Amino acid sequence: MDTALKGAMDIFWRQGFAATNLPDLLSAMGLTRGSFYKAFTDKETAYLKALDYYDGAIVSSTVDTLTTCQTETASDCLALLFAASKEPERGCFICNAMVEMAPVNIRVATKANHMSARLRDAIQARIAKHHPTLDADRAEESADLILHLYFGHQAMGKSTEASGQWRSKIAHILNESPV
Amino acid sequence: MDTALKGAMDIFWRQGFAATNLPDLLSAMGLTRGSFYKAFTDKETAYLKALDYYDGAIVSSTVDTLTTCQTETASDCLALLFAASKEPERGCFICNAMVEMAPVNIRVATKANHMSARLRDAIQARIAKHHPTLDADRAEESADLILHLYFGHQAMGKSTEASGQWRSKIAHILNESPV
DNA sequence: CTCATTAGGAACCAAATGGTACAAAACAAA
DNA sequence: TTTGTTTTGTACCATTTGGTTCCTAATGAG
Repeated sequence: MDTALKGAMDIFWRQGFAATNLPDLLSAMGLTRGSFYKAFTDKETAYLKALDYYDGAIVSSTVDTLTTCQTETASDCLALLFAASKEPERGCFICNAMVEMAPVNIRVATKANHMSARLRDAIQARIAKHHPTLDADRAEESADLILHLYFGHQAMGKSTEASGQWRSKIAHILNESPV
Repeated sequence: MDTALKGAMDIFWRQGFAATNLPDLLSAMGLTRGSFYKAFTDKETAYLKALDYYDGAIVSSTVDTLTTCQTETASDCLALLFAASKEPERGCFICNAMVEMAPVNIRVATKANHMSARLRDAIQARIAKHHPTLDADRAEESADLILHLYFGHQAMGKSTEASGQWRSKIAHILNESPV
């Protein structure tokens, strides 16, 4: 069941909802039609479950990294969000879902917003940790800015090779001294 | 022909490629199958032409605004990129195309990159105009940053109501004094 | 007007779509 | 082993898909 969900996440993440047909989905999940429809009702439900799986696996792991990483500055840590991915053309599932599905499926929008908020909170906490004198509003503003940058980065990374130098850019936004 | 292209742009912009079926597309373009296939070969070609139309209409108009607007600071002008749209759920066609199509269609990727570059150039030129002493590398870096923010903004705007205060955020990035 | 060319529209097509029905098989309880 | 229940695989279904054909209606040149 868990491996089936992981398979669903993988293929929806790569191909999106509309471009993934049932045969694709079934083989990615390792299920046949009978057991798929018994367990997941329909394609849309499987997509929503795949988003939940992404939340529990990928988002949680990212939040964990942002929370626990040992770096000298906030920007050193936050730059990890922009580190080269081994499969940049799949981008970020949250971003993909926001673009393709959120406008026409409120449940997708809700989940995407929830995951976005988790990322923003983790970013903000990391900023606050290194800048304890900064007031919360400013930290939240900066976190929101970096979150927007992150999604822009993920979107553009699907079309072109990613540009670098993110650490110093983030440092500048946070008024940290660039090395 | 022009109005047909505009119709194609509108529906692909709103719905994306895969989620737009032929009946949808034909009625948006005001054509029947016969004349559609005569003029556009197939759905993919129509999509590519719709991207070109977007380039000539929307991107050009945006570039024009960035080039000619009369503002005191660069951030005042660039904040226009983030102004509330009357249909935020359709986002930006470039961003939509990058996310949905670019990884699986190199011609879409090329067009998206070309339009992105036009926007980036216009942003950079606007920055340079207000900061003549800034060296070109720094101006390009800032322009790239703002372009990433723009796409992130467009992606997130499809899922949730846009957050405001962009002028001051851009001002901060450009080291312009926030009012 | 005549004729050639083009554009438009509707019927049609094979293939693919998401989803269901149902029988066989695996499993658990007794 | 027998029974009842759940899971799995497959054949099937109506509908929709993108695309083609072909006939008719305009259109324009002479």
